[in-house]
Amino acid sequence: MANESSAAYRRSPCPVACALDILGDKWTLLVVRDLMLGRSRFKEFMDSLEGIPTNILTDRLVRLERHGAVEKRPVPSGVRRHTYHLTEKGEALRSVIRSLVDWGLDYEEGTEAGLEPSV
Amino acid sequence: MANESSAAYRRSPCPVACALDILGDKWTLLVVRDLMLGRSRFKEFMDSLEGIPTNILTDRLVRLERHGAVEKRPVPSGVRRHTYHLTEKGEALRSVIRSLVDWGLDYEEGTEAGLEPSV
DNA sequence: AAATTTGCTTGTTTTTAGCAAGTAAATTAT
DNA sequence: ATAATTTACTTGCTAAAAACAAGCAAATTT
Repeated sequence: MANESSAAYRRSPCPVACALDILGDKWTLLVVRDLMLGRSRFKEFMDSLEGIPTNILTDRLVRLERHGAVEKRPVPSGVRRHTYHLTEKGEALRSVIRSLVDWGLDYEEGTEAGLEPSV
Repeated sequence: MANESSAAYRRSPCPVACALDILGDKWTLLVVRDLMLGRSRFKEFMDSLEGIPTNILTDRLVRLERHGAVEKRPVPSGVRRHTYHLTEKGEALRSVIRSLVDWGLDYEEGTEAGLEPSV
């Protein structure tokens, strides 16, 4: 999967446009949501209800890391596994997620929060 | 351009997932931003710095209308022109846009608010 | 009345998403 | 200890969406 030129491409200096250059798709913010719920392993993201495809998940984790919103930590034992965590920049997205939760709950029927450690 | 089956397709009952089914792409929230800045005509959206393609703009306006976030008003004179406006549901996205503005300003260098009637 | 602008539609190309299968290391079960 | 399973991915293919370009008719401006 090609990246969008790896250098920081930017459509305009608008902070919204810029945020959407990073976050603007169907999956990225769901991965962020999962990270906020304390999930940290590849499999845990996979197991979310929405069923993200593996290659998309890989791509999004790489992109979030590249943009400094996610940190990839190796699991001590020196093995291949790692865990993913939000950086301060990633944590700062909490209010975005919260607004989306509120909007969804208020205007889309049949949605329910049910996200254990409240986002 | 095909629509995603017109019936309310939903990946999961999560309000975030549901919100992203509607808003999760590079352009939709920029159109919402423009509407919040008081822009209401096709040309005005076109003139935004990001340069949205005409067919994408048409599609996003239709989708937002279909989801009840935008209202299309005919201009009195009975002519073909109309203006687009946020409904209450669309207005409720203001906090989402605001969070994105804040995040962009805080973490993406070179972004500037400069959006006249403050979003 | 001619030229330009507005608000689109249509077609084509390019990019991205999504699905399915495969793989090697690590873990668990026997 | 060995086999089966699970985890964490990669690769290849197909389908969908975005992007680009052109065209066009109604409305507005010159």
